[in-house]
Amino acid sequence: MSGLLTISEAAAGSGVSAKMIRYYEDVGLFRPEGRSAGGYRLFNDKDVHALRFIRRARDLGFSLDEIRELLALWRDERRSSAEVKALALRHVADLDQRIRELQEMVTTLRHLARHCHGDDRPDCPILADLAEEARQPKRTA
Amino acid sequence: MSGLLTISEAAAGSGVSAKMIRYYEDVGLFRPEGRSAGGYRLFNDKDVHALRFIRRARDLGFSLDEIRELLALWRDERRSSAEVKALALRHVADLDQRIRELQEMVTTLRHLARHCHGDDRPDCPILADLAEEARQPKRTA
DNA sequence: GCTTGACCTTCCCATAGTGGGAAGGTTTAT
DNA sequence: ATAAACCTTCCCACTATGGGAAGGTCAAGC
Repeated sequence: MSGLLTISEAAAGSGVSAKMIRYYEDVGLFRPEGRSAGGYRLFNDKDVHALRFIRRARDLGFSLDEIRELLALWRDERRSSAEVKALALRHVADLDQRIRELQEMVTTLRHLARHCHGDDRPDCPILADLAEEARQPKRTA
Repeated sequence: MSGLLTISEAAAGSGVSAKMIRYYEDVGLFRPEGRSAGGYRLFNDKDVHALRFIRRARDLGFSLDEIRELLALWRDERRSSAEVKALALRHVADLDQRIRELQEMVTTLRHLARHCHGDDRPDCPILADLAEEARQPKRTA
């Protein structure tokens, strides 16, 4: 026992499930220290650190592809902070876009719901909107 | 030709791809009018109308399960608008939750990026945050 | 009526990220 | 040595969508 951890210990120490640790290895995000004679994965502190990094990046909404880039930058002593910043801001732009789309849905739905009686009667502007016959596909002419 | 449409015509008329029309039928969202002698799906106006309904509901972010419920309510003459409204507001709450999560990510990332030089130097608070050693898992004690 | 090209069918694969579970091997403590 | 706890790989599922292959159908022209 030279300070090496099993997968469940690495999971507990990183907040990443054992299932996901194996998956991240599969897709090449990182490679654990080694294996025991019997084939068990063995993790050192650096591995757990990388897993926490991945976990945190996932929490911030980065995709695994983006995390691959972030890890490469992290490991590259000669990176420029400009690269990292650009990556982060690109991601922020994506998030903003997604937020705007969701907000538009919310706005529409709240508007429709506000005009719905919400009682025993069947008439409902929400269904009426969904079923609307005369929805022209954005007339450009 | 008694006003029945082929799948590509139904697709063009509803904004739903032929691929998705088949899938929606598979998962039981709707059932097209019938089939030709040779097995081609044939759609009537009601079918296309239902497809537009589904399309619109997807645009508003409803899952296919939710759409299944919406379609059932739509078809039920004795529905209560209260049910529809509740379904819609539940969905709005989900969207709001998702929006809040995304906004939190954006806030954190913007804050980190603001403090990143974004030049040739490698030092970067974004990576520093991701790599942070001392991230305690929300101390409850 | 036959050919041909456009269209349709079903079936499988892939995506992204996560989890469930089975069958079987390893480790460790008793 | 045995048993319990743990690990391995492999397959399946989810959501919603698209790509593509192999093969059958339809309609138009001749």
